[in-house]
Amino acid sequence: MTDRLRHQATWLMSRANLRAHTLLQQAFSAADSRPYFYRIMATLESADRLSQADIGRATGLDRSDVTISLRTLDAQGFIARESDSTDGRRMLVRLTPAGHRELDRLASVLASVQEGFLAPLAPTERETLTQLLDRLG
Amino acid sequence: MTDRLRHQATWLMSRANLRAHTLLQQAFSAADSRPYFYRIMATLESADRLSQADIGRATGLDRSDVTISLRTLDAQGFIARESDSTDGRRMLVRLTPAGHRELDRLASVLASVQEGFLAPLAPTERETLTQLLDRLG
DNA sequence: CGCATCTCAGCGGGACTGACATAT
DNA sequence: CATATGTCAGTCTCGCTGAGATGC
Repeated sequence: MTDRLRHQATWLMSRANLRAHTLLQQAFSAADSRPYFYRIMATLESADRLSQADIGRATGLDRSDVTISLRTLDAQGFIARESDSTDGRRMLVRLTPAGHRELDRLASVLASVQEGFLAPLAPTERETLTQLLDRLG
Repeated sequence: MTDRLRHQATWLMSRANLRAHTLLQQAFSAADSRPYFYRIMATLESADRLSQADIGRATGLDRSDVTISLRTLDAQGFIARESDSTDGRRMLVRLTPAGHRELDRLASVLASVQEGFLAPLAPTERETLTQLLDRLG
């Protein structure tokens, strides 16, 4: 009850979590992108074509935010949309070749940030950490 | 390179991290507070009196955000301010008795949210996770 | 009809920048 | 003088809500 800096003793507000969030924002901002864009494109990579509602469910993003993000990604040429011929409500979204290249670029940026962040841990410790977090997701 | 849902394979964008961030916001919102308030009050608990600049440095908050948060906490009676007689620039901030009670209340809310979040892990696994994260902070 | 999809406007919080007056 | 402090205005992203039009 009387520990110094109480929030550091709680997992949800650990220094590591706060730092991770900030590092993410800065890294994508410096790369002229945003975490939302990466999440969407990484999800699209795993399926040839997805509806916007499916993208939202897979990424955890709100449908309205998917719409806004796709508008920018479309203008940048990273995704393409076409109506679903079997369901007039749906827009089928796919990554363009430029989108695949953009995703590779952002993935390498993210990997280097993560490497710096995890530097204090040995490979086996990183593996342990990853496995524990997987069970919390 | 071709793993499904690439971002799930990266630590910084793990499902657990995304969920933790959302749970935090919702918990404090439901408790009529905000993470900023908790961070500030938990920091104040560890020292009788701190200047606003010191609060910012200890919590990682920007000075301007400390100012805004303290205005609300002051109006709610959770903190009190007085000028530093030895340095006219500084405002010395301290927790009021009501502020201590509010901090206790928020800490219990946070603890229960965290308990639910860490439920999938055994006590020794939680300890391991905490230690690994400490080294990343 | 109910329900799903997409779009749009708007909100509150978090993190940050630049500027300013004041005091050391 | 340069530096530190507190305050204020403004920006951007995130996560979310509510509404509307359209199609199943």
